[in-house]
Amino acid sequence: AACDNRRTHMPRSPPAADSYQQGCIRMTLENADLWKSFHSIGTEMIITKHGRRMFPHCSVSISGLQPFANYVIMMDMVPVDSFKYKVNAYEQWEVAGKAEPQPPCRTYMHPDSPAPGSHWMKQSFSFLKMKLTNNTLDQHGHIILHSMHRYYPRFHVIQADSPYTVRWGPFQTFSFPETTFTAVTAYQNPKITKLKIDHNPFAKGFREGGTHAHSKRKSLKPHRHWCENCINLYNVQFMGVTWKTILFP
DNA sequence: TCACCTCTCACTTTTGAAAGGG
DNA sequence: ACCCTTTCAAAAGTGAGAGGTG
Repeated sequence: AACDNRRTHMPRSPPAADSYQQGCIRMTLENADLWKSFHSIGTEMIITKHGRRMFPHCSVSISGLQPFANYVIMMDMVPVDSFKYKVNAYEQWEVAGKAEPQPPCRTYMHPDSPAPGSHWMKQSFSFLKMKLTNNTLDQHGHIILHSMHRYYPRFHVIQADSPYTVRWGPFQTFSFPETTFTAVTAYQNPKITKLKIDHNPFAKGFREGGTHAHSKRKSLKPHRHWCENCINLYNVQFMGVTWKTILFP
């Protein structure tokens, strides 16, 4: 009962690869207190057509790797359950039916991958640049989710020299209960909005003043949605490899 | 009608190339 | 030539809310 959520540890070994089983790899969620603040209210993550970063973002530290072996570290999103949700008249979340069919599964590879164990263990690392989208036709390699559905991030540590050989590498998987969230296209709970504005520096422009003027609309600058970090991943998918199927049956 | 979703806004932070110094 | 620091403009990231959609 007194377990430490920051060190939730759910290792899995690949089938028939027990001989490759490594020592105790441990992953720790770095900004767990912030995550818990959100979790206690009911974390919501904005998803948009063009992709939105998470806030809080996932930042972890790791130990127990072999210093000179190379590792690829990846992240994906797992549905919490098979329901979709809505906010009722009392401003509470409730089940609103069965989940939509799962969108195409995407995996985000940490941009440092592959790197030796010593690199990963040197200091914590984040998945800041990963983006979430509700666009099932997304061409940028963002992680595709359904709005009003619940998910949690999952991290995979794979011993591999290249993104193209992760299929054969031993791997372990980690997740953290306090990182569960509901995907939304607009915040539903004002408390979540306030927490985000208080902690996310990019929201500062909306924090002070109230100078927000909708009357003077300028033409929108063209957005550049280019995620270099996803290129490797995208190429891998292009070559016919479905990460979900091969790595995590 | 209604519940979500999309677009656009103003402002802040981040990024990264160029310049400067040692 | 090389490395590090500083500068600074451009790019990117934010939540709100009007309007759109089915």
